[in-house]
Amino acid sequence: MITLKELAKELNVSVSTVSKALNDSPEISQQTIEKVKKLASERNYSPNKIALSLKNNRTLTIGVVIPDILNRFYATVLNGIQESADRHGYDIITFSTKESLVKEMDSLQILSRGTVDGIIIAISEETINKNYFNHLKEFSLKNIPLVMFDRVTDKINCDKVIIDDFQTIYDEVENLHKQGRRKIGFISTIHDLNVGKFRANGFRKASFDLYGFFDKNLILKISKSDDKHIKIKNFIKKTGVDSVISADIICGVITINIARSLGLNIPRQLAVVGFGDKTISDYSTPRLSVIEQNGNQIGSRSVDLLVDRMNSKWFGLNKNLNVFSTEIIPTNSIPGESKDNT
Amino acid sequence: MITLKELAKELNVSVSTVSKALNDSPEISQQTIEKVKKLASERNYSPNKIALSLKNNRTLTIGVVIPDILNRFYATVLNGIQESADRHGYDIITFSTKESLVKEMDSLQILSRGTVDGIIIAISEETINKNYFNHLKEFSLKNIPLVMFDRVTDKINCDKVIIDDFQTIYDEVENLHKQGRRKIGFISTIHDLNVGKFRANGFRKASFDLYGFFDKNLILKISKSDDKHIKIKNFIKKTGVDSVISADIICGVITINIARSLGLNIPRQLAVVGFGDKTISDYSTPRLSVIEQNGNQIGSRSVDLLVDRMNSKWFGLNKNLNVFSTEIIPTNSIPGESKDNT
DNA sequence: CTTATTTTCGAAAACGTTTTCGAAGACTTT
DNA sequence: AAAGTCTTCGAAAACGTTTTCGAAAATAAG
Repeated sequence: MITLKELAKELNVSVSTVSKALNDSPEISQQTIEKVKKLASERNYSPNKIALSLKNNRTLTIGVVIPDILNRFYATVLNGIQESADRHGYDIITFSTKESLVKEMDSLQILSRGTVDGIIIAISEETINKNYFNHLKEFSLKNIPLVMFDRVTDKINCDKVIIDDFQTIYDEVENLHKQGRRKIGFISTIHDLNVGKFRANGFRKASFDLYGFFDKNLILKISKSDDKHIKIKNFIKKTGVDSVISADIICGVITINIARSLGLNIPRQLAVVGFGDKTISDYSTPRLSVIEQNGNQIGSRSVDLLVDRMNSKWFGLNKNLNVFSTEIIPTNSIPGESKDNT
Repeated sequence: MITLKELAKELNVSVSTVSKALNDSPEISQQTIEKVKKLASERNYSPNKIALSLKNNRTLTIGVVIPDILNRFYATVLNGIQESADRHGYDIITFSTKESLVKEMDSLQILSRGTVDGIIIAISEETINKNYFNHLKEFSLKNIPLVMFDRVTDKINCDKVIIDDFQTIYDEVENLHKQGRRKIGFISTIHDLNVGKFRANGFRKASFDLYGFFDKNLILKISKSDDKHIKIKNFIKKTGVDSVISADIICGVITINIARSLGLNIPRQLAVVGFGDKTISDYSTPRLSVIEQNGNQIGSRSVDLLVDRMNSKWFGLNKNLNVFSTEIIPTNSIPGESKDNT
């Protein structure tokens, strides 16, 4: 790494002169400016980011903490974060907590050591289950801007970006009903999490509003240890559903495959809708119809909110720093071939 | 952020005393050490990482540049990198180039500004196609350790981590042959890339060695713009293959689905093997048999090599800095139900 | 009680920047 | 020619650490 000092020495001028010349300061004569710039570009000089960070108390870096980078939804959000951060001139440093509270605390501890200007986080499953948020509260105290997405909690006051899980499922039930479906099933794999509960509630409420009652047998809960194939097969056979909404996309695809091996015509005898990422729909024949979460947009908006917050912190803009917003990103219905398209 | 200076002021001692006390220096009396540590833990002090980086000329951060974070293989590698970096006490800062040369150059430019101690990279498709590597050569010059994985090139001298694409496919063809398959097809989606070519070559060579000739109709090339479903359907019907090796996993799953809709029994009438990530195999019924690339291990070994290299740079260990190693990570055969398990 | 040794701490430099302020030299203006 | 104004640059401080070295104070040895 070539430094200002080395350039200065070679040119027989002071470090400050070099710095000013490179920044086109009017204090420096045009002649020396050119001389300095010439050597700088020859030597491929670019300012040391660490030194700048220290000086400015700004790192131009965002910390990102997600539960699992192998989960396609979070990978998509991360992708959106990357793109938006890039546009705003920020780098990102990422942590994947593997759904562990301890890893989450460790990651935040590292991030609180001055390496980032702000943090975007979706909290881990364990964190939610243990209802422990002290490690997050410290950030509010330390005045480091924080944005939560997807997995959020009321216990922390900060900007949030979520989707309306309840309403989305509610709407989809209504939609299937309009298409003539009368026995709608719901497959849940993340019933421990808030988002899972919201989705299930949307399903319950919609069933109740449409039919006046709710048959709890129409909800299939699948745990991590379960054999999805077997449980889904039994579910279809036992309940005789004419349509299924899957709270995650994998089970949606599996449902299609199993239904077909049971000799059911899709979508005529069984309509299937999955919740998640559209690219996965390619994996099934016919292609799965999906409700897309728009992970990219969630990530991108999170960055926007964070940058806003950081800017008002640094440049003391208009904003009231104690008022936080919760942004709801709409879901998209991506037509496939596993349900009627209306 | 609480600093040494603030602690010092509050305790009426010098900054150096505080620093030494926190580091258990023998220069400081036990009494003051305790006093300092007490206040430090009360105030939740932890040293500013940026300041340390500047002082030590070490950031304890690794830069990672991958072609596409939405590609599950690279996400898996990234996951392995995360885990290993964590073990070694390094943070990571990630860039996703979207297969673009310009983005790759930008990313490396940022990373060359002193933010990282070393870099792990899989070069983009465009970079390979344009055969342009100057931006990478600069790193060798600047003496920043570099490790390439998966997408590598002879043009750059550095440590590399790859899988043996040629041999893996060769072995699989041989294996299918042993199981009695006589018309083995190959589906390629990334024929522009080296890895894709190696795989196709493995297929060709094996066919030739086994049958004495090679029927090029048995290779199906699919481009991004193609409709995979249609091309695969035609391929199966026209060639009458009794087994298929797919160079990527998506087409493997699709092949299963299509074959079944054509009334073929899997694996009796058609065996299918996919190259890629095992978790995807869940998406098909029967489950796809896969050759796994072990992305996690690739990532983890890349970090190991990089850390080695950095250590010998910093601490001047034994190593000859001009000798680079290329490590080959073995592939795993993950049994599914789409071919005979032997 | 003096001298030598140990214990305990602080001042200063360094990492690479930017910025403030002062100073020297070159011009203008009377 | 004296005084004032610009132009052009350098010294020093600051960001938060760690570390070297020197100094003072406390203890030990004579």
